[in-house]
This record gives sequence, structure tokens and C-alpha cells, in this order.
Amino acid sequence: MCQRCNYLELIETHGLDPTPNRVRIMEVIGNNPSPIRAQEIFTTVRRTAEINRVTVYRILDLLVERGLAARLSGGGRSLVYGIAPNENHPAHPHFHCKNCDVLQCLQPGSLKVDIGDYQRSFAGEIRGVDVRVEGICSSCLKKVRNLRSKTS
Amino acid sequence: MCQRCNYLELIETHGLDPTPNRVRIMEVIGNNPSPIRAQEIFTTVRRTAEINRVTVYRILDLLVERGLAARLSGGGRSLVYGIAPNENHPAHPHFHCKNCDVLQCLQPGSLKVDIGDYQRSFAGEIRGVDVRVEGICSSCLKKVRNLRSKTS
DNA sequence: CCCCCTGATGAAACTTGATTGCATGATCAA
DNA sequence: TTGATCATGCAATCAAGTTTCATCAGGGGG
Repeated sequence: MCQRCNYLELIETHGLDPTPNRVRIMEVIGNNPSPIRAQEIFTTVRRTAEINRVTVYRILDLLVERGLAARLSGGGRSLVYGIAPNENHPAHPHFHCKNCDVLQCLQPGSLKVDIGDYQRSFAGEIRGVDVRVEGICSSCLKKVRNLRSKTS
Repeated sequence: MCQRCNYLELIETHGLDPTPNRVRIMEVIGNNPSPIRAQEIFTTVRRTAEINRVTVYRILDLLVERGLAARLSGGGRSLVYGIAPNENHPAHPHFHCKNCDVLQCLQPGSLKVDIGDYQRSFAGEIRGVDVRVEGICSSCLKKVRNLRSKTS
């Protein structure tokens, strides 16, 4: 969990009322080591407070709109949420395991992208660059190897 | 549309029976300038031939599994399909407009990623790196500006 | 020629994630 | 007090994708 972020304050400085639900959701997102799905946020908040599923979705929309949270596509059909890049949380790439669908945050700066040329020639507005490494995580690799050695 | 790919042949060399439906779906994917959703593939094929929605999903799964098609996350909730990188189609980054949700293919090599350091320290298996530029496309930028000038 | 197997397809029901529409309750200003 | 606004809840709905089971064509073996 992040010791440096005061979520209540963060919400206020982004022009939002820091309602208990909003603060809770920001905490859940922030305390998770990798981006999580709305459903998981819902059940996590539910463990300590009453909240409606729809409220979760609405607050997430709001947080994304105001730049407090980042919406990423998880591996599968669903979307995942993380803390939006800020001074305590630099932007960083992710690793996605095609087998178990886990999304893992990588060290900021571990993959460098050069957007210079592209940026100069592009007429739109660039808000950010997402880098996602696709592959098979080490624990899935082990499982596959075990499976093979058994069947052969 | 791609003049260089013989989809029927491509399907065969990947160990699949080139059924009419499979060829049609590969053609639809290949003829589209950017990755498209299963739903659009379905309606496009439907214009010239009878096909079931489920068949489309099944064939797409098959094509992805055999490495003929690439499954990417579109901007929103749905997944999009494109031709998997091959000798005629090098891997390339995409631009995603947060406003109109369009996904646009960029020139291969227009954004360079250095995965060297990461690759050496990673215990899993890396299958590829997806780079996605997030932002607002030029036509949406224009619309926003027009809107502002009208209301102000 | 018949039987059975397999692989591709179709149809309907279902699941999941997310959204919409409408009601309620709190707060605050006129 | 009244009216407006905002956060929330609840039920219904939607959209994408998946599952389950049936059908049908082609290809051996008997």
C-alpha cells in the first residue's frame, strides 16, 4: 500500500467532494499491487462498508474523468483500474500473462519508448503511451512444463 | 486491402482447413485498415454470405490460437482483431482516440521500444510488446474546438 | 452400400460486465 | 418552506462473448 498518498486530499485537489465511497475506492485501487477490475473493487469495499455496484462504476467513471484513476484494458474482456500517474506514481509499463490473465506492473522506466518522431508528425493530442508486454509469466511456464513432463 | 496475402494459402500453411468461412473472415480482417470488432466482422461477412455469430467467434478463437490473427483490446469494452504480424505485416503500434474510440494503425517502427534490460531480467516468456498511444485524434480535436467557440 | 466417426456449423440459452432510468435522501441557498 | 443539486440505491436492460446441444457433410472401415 502506498504510504505517500493522501487520497482524501488528492480527491479534493481534483475538485471532487471526498465522500466516504470515493475515498474507499481510491484506497482499494491504491493499495492493490496491480490494476484491478471493477468487480474486485466492489467486493473489496463491500467487506468493510455497504456500497452498490452501480455506485462503484459511477465513481470509477468520475475518477477516470478527473484524472485520479487510470482505466486500462485487462487481458480479457474487462477493464482494470489503477492510480493515474502522478508525482508519487510515475507511469509504467505492464506485463500481461496470456495464460492466467494476470496484469503486473513493471518498474517505471524499465522499457523506454521514443515517441519523438511520431509526436512531431501527429496532428492530434497525445495524452500518454501505454506499453504492454505480452507473454507467459514464470509461474505459468512452470505449470506447462510440469504438464508436458507428465504426459510424455 | 492487402495485395500480398493469399489468405487461403496462409490458413493452410498454419495447419487449418481453409473453409469458406475461415477465408472470408481472414479477408475481412485483412481488408480493414485497422483492427475491428467481432461484431463488425460478423455483419461484414453477412453481407455476402450466411454465417452464424457463434461461428465467427469460434473461427476468431481458432485464428488467434494458430497465430493467424491478433487479438487486441479496443479502446472500450470489446476486443478487436487484426492480421497477426507476419512477413507482409510487421508488428506496429496503435493510436487510440479516447473520444471517438477509433483505433488506428501506426507505421511499423514509428515508436521504438527498448526491451533489452527488461528481457534479460525477466523469468517468463515474452511473446510481444504492444505499444498504444492514447489521446485525441485530430478530427475529434476539431469538433471540440468548434463546440467551444460556439458556446463561448 | 451402410454405419459410424469427426469436424464445421447453427440455434437458443446463458453469463458477465457494464449502463440506464428512475426513486430516495441529504444538503444548501433563496 | 421550497426548490435545486448531488450522491446513492435498486431494478431493468444491454452488449459481448460463451456454452450446450443438435445437425449435417465427408471419409474410412466393415
